[in-house]
Amino acid sequence: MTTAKRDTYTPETLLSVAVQVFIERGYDGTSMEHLSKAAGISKSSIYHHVTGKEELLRRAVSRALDELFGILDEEHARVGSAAERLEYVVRRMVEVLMAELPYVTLLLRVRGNTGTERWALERRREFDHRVAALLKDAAAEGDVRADVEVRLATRLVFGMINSIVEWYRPDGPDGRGGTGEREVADAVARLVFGGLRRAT
Amino acid sequence: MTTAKRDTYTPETLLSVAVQVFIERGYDGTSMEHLSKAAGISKSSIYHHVTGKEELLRRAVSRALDELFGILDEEHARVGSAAERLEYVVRRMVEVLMAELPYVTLLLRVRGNTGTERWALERRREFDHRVAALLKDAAAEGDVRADVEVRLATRLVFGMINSIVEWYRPDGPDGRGGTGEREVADAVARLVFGGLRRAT
DNA sequence: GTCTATATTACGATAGAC
DNA sequence: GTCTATCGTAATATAGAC
Repeated sequence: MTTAKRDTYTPETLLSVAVQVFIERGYDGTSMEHLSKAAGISKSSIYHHVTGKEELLRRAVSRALDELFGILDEEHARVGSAAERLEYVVRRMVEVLMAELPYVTLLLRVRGNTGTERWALERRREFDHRVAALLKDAAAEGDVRADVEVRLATRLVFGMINSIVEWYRPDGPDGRGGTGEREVADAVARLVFGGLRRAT
Repeated sequence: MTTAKRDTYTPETLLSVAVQVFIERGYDGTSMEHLSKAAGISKSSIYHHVTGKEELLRRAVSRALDELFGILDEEHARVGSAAERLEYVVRRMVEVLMAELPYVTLLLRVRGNTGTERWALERRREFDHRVAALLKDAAAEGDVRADVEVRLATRLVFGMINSIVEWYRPDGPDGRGGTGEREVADAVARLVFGGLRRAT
């Protein structure tokens, strides 16, 4: 059970509370009653800030998607060899995932019952395709093994990266940062590109 | 929308219909009304076979857990070097996941709102620890890279394997098998142990 | 084994006072 | 901006006929 937060709410601050509850109980498993208890205000007060449950979901997944697509616009994702750009994007995905953990978590759990959810799924697919294109180029340039299909490899790599939301929890309330952030990014990069086997 | 199935139901056959709907709409997003429509019988008829929604979930995740734990009892998972046993377990996990796709999918999406869900999460953790121990032994025997923490590596490898449920769909209704089954298992084994980088 | 009908509770959302 | 009270709907589950 998430506890209250006090002070007056804005759609933004309310969102951070709602997202936590969505993650704990699942979006469908969360009622407006749950949200009101967690926020410490009544149900009707929530409707003063947002039009309903779905708007909270839309705001959350939009934020995650904006951050992810932003990666592809960064300089290091646009210049250099495809393999270098791919490694940069993989590392940045891990960073964004950890920095925007609750929002990305919610994005990755969306199933498709409502219009907002279907829209989110479509944008996710678009992002996946952009990264798959990068991996395809890296394969064409000979920097990636040819015995695993590009589409399949992309899916598996995404699977590894995205699974971080299942267990990563940032450090306590000591301000910024978080212990394993760099460690996790390094581990993912090592496993994705070098695998488990001991370097020879 | 899943369609009906006809003929008289048993708890077992009803389960296969229910699990499909749970996967499409999410467990919390599925009502008894949804289930009755998909099964082609009334709500009350469902209660004749099972005590309620949660029993269907329990039966589904039990099946998945039994199959997964069964892997650890197989001979190849108990004899040989830790690295060999680990590779065998990884391959078998992929196979079980694809063979029992709907049940494992449901297991991996469980969140923890009900007693059944919390029980399933606990058993999953137990299985994870068993595999982590295998990886730890492989590291001790020097067959696995030492620059990524065992616990972290286990989580990431599980993430890659488990993510298969997000996209894998077996072949059409041409009886047994399914095209990519072997291909997927090979790809996972290659990426997990060798990584993306081109073999030198 | 399956149905229709219904009890009971919980849900999302609104009305209107302060 | 927040509240209490409440509307209409949809949820889980049961009763009892066939």
